[in-house]
Amino acid sequence: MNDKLNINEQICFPIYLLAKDIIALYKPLLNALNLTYPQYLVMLVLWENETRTVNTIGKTLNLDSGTLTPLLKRLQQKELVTRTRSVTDERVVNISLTTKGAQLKNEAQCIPEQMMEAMNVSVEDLTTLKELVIKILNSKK
Amino acid sequence: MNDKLNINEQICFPIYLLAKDIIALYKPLLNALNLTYPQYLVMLVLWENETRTVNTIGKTLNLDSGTLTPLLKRLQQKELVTRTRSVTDERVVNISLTTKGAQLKNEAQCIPEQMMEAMNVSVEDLTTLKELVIKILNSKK
DNA sequence: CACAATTAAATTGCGCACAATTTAATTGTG
DNA sequence: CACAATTAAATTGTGCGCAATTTAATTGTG
Repeated sequence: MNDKLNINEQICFPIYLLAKDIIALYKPLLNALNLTYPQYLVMLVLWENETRTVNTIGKTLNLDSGTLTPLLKRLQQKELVTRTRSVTDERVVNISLTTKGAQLKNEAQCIPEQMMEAMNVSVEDLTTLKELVIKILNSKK
Repeated sequence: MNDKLNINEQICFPIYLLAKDIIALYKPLLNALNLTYPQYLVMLVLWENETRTVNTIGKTLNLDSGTLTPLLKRLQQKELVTRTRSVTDERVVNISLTTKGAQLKNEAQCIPEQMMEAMNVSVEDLTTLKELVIKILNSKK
């Protein structure tokens, strides 16, 4: 009895472990770019679209201003982005890539491939996993 | 081109999102027990075995003393555990459930079922996901 | 047996992550 | 047009999570 409260019966614990594991695998690759994983996610968003509002970035990455404001200030300190108040709506802050930030994309090109190698998993398993995870993410009401 | 650096092409990002999502789903359930998710994990370990060293808990949950020491102090403040130096080896700290900590298990019994409901996912999908995640976790060298 | 190497926790420091609140600007409604 | 409601960021506070270092105890080796 009480099986369901056994740590090995937990379904969510392995996902929590995997998420941490993945970030740990990213670490040495991202250290080379002087980025953390959440910072890398923000850069991915900006590499797709040079300027975004804090709000848009937050909606894309599921992060609130409490997380993003200090993170973006650190990216600004590294001279990868600029933060400027919108002229048309003073509440909005536009985040834009600097030249340096845009150029960093070149150094990031190899990361997806390196991660695949580091994870040591077949493309099939990873694809299945991704589809299943996205299905579950979307199944929320 | 540059598809691999597109945020929607990322395989790891959905896993990162899912892990956060799961913890968010746990939150209201764990609030009722006045526990955070990592604290809940530690309690799961102790409910299986009333006394464990910091080291053992850390190996089970993949957490180091930098995370566990303050977390365990908070559990101690809530009077759920005691922290005592081992007599046979003064380096070791034994973490034991208090009566209150042991009793909390009763209130936790309903959580796995409630989580299943909250996640709104079929048992089959969850089982497939878990097996795949564990396979990937084990595939590391 | 001395002493280097190892081990276990604790500590320090930094960066998320998020709840709750605050500040300021904009929008909607009577 | 005034003013309540809404929206966008920022701020405050708490709790991980982990790297790096420190402290103290134990073990291994010459």
